[in-house]
Amino acid sequence: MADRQDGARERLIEGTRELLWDRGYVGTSPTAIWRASGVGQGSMYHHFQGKPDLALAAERRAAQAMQQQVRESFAREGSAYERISEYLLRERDALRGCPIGRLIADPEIAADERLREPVRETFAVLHACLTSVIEEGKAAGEFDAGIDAEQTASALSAVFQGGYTLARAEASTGPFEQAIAGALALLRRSMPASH
Amino acid sequence: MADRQDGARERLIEGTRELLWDRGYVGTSPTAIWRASGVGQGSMYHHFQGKPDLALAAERRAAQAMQQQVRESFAREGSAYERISEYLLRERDALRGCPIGRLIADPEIAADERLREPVRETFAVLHACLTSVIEEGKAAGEFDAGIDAEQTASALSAVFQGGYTLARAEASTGPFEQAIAGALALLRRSMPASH
DNA sequence: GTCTATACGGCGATAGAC
DNA sequence: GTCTATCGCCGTATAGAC
Repeated sequence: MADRQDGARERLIEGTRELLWDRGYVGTSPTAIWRASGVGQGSMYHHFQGKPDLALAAERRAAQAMQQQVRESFAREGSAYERISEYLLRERDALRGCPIGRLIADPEIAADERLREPVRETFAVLHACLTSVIEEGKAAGEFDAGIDAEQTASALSAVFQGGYTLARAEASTGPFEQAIAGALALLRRSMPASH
Repeated sequence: MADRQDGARERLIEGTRELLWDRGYVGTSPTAIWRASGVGQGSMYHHFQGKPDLALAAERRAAQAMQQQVRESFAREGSAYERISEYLLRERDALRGCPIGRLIADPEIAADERLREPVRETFAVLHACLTSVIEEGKAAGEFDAGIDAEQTASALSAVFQGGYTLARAEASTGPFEQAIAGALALLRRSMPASH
């Protein structure tokens, strides 16, 4: 990857990432970006062509980060259930929302193939990791053979994203934690008593 | 409620509701509202004080509609599981997102007590309905006594909201349907064989 | 109630100097 | 590479006539 040769470019990506996370694409102005990044306007337009270009770079950065976290959690030691719960219970700022999931609420991101791609890819990675760990669990007799790995993976991903929504609506992390706990409790019911 | 005496006011509320649903609060301009509503600008500012006022009226309208749908589904005949699945499988435009859940992604709505309230209230109603139907199911022996009604209700609400996110990311309703199906499948595993 | 006119700041970008 | 100046348009109203 590109080394830290370029301070301004780097700071712009990080600044954009933070703003997109909190305010979304429509809510983020180029002016806010260079101010938040501590960079001059001219400098910003030297490094990036404009707002979509900035957003794409920031999205790719955020997508990389989340995909790495996902892979880390699922690469750990432990039973299938342990790895799943490790990921779901990982420390998070539930009130801030998901840095990736937040983006797709914006129509300008949803409608643009290029801007949507990092989001799509990240959820695909999460879904693939969940599916394969559930399959492993089934093969090991940890989960009932009757559960559908793909469907269950989708349900778990969704609980996760939806948890953020519920938490923000209550202005409390409680609903997020409760939703995760509920999902894990349901999942445990697909485990034979021996586990 | 107020009758259809006031065409302009009514059309403004509906227009705002549509725009908020698709574009969120930051993405919705007063100009877009009066244009979409087929109303003059002066007329709009006669009926409403400004953007927050318009948004609040539209949010309340949307909240009423969703709460009514929720209550309808859970008031039906049928077992607890049937009523839950009736609601979850109800016809929806998954790619458009939830008209209520969409709002809370916006920082200006999340940060404003008044604008957040209709969202909070609506999810509270959904959660209460789910919780009580699960309790009924437990009492009737339909669900295992071991499941926590509140947690499970949170998990189901979250699957729902998260399903929209996943669907938009893929630009397909598939992930939404798969997540719902996965959640219902897990729920069925908390039902004794007799049901 | 509805209309048109006006205002001021911010958005998103370009130009050209240094 | 970075800076300042400038641009045209839009967002979010307010004012006052009809």
